[in-house]
Amino acid sequence: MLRMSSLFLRTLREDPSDAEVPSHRLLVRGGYIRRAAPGGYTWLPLGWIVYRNVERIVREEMDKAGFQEVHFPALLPREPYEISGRWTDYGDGVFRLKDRKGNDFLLAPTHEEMFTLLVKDLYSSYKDLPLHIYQIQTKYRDEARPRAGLLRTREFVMKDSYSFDIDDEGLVKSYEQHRQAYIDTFNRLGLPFVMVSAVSGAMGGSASEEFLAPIDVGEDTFVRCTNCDYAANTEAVQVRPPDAIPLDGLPAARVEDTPDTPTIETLVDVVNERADLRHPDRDWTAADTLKNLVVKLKHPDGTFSALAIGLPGDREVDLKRVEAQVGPAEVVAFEPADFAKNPALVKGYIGPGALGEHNASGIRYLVDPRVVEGSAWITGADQPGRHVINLTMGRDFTPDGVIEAAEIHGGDPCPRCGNALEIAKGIEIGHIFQLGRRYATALGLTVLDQNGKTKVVTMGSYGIGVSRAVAAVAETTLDEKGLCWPREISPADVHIVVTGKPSEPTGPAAEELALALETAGLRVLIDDRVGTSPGIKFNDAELLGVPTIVVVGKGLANGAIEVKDRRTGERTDVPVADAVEHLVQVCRS
RNA sequence: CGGAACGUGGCGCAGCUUGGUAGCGCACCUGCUUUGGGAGCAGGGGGUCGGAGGUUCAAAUCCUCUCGUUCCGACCA
Repeated sequence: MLRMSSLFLRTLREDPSDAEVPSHRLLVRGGYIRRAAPGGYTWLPLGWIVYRNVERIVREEMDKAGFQEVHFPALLPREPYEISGRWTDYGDGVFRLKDRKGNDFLLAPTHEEMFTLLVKDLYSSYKDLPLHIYQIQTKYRDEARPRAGLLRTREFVMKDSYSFDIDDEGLVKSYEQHRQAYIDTFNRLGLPFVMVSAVSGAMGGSASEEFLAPIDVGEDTFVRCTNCDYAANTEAVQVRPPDAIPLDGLPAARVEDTPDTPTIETLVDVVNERADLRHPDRDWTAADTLKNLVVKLKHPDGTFSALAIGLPGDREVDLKRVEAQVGPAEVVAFEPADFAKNPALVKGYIGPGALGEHNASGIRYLVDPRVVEGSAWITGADQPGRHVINLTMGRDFTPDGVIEAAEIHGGDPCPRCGNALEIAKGIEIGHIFQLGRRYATALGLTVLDQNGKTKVVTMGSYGIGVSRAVAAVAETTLDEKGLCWPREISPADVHIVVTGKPSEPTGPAAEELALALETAGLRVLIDDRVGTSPGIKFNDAELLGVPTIVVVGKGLANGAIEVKDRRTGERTDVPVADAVEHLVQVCRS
């Protein structure tokens, strides 16, 4: 039994000044967590109970799916990560340290390498596959900016699992199994979620999906179709290209003087105003222009390369989308000094004429998928003060490839069905990947198949942020009064509030009730503080968020207690004699 | 990593402009009263003013650096 009189917690009347998002504010105010380090939190007794409940649910669902739990160290040597290339690829994101002999170690940001090596260590036959193993482990990432309490920390707990299969069909099946296990887990946690197509980032691999809890404080932006069930992280949206246009009979490209057109808007105004430049049938819009910009890619080994991106002028570049495709390279600004080194680039008037690996600049040129063969554009003529009109893709220029770089707008057509997309924010609570053979190849994980031939194992990796899930559950359930836990996660089933003077019989009656409830198998938190005013107790009960609040007070004179539902606020007077039975029913339903 | 703001008992804040005994509310301790929506009175304990260096007779206050926090951007399973 938890007793407020002796519980190690102190609720705060005011919000801590460093807490912005609601879950962070309320978890601190309710005495669930305390900040201990930049991006590190201490769990207090109530918080630890909640955390363990979440962890238990995750573990039970993994076990139910037939996955086996193992446990690795978090402190690992450099070598496996060196072999996989991630010692470098992870860059500043990983905590590195040296032992007394000067050997490199890291605090694991994730464990693909170690799982791969462990399986290599023990297994060598196709008969041993498929295999699913997982762990619930502390991970370390040196985040540039930890924020939002438990939502982004530098030390956090993740449930990570890995599947090992002999072939691609097996991988797909393993992936589906995990997908279903995740659906079950998040449903049981009471977390609303959206499954979105994602990109793999530093993990490598092909297919991947994220589980996002849709809330505004989330850091991930995703789109979903207002008509069909398409949903994707904005980074992963693949724009459906329009049909190619036959080149025959399209107007010829012509270079024109267009002074004083530093922006897309001024350019569009000029071509619409001048009779000789007007479109025969309609006004030109920004979408008719082709905007070209050059960025530098910083590769993990420290080298740079230039990349030119062409996209319709009504779109901005979404750097996250670019980086999702060029990773692990980072995108950095193309500086004046870089322009100086490449005279083919005329700042403000860069056009496809100079771009591309086989043209004057020699810079790799990738374009938006909307730039299809036969599409005609107003774009830079690679000369100061001049643009070219009707420059036609496939006839006048040929880019080196396609890139999804343009930002996605609400209302854009769904790639699947063409209806409008809407944009929303979410917290990433899970991510599943079909990794494929990247790690197995790098680390030499092979088995013999039916024919005695060596085959590289194919892998999947799957993660749930356990400590983050605590915040996500808090975030999706709280209200203006405080936290509001789902019963299975709550630190208790019932929160008994005792009111009245110490001389009144409410105290002993509440104690008796608490004991009876525990005997009946319920988890009880009793506010047995003496001399604390009722208002404080009521407010604390609402702040702490136990789903059922029982008040033993005034009503006792009439032989009744009050049962309050934390979420709905609904109150019921229940005769003391029926209290246990009633509450057991409430808590078991 | 760029831009901005802020670091003063456990929490929320004032004091800094104009250098001179470190203050308020909540929380905490003692006593009395009070007990259904953040009680009252009286008394009390607790802070090297984030850290380091500098200027000065004297620094919470002025200067420099540094660490941390928050917001915006960048980054990020």
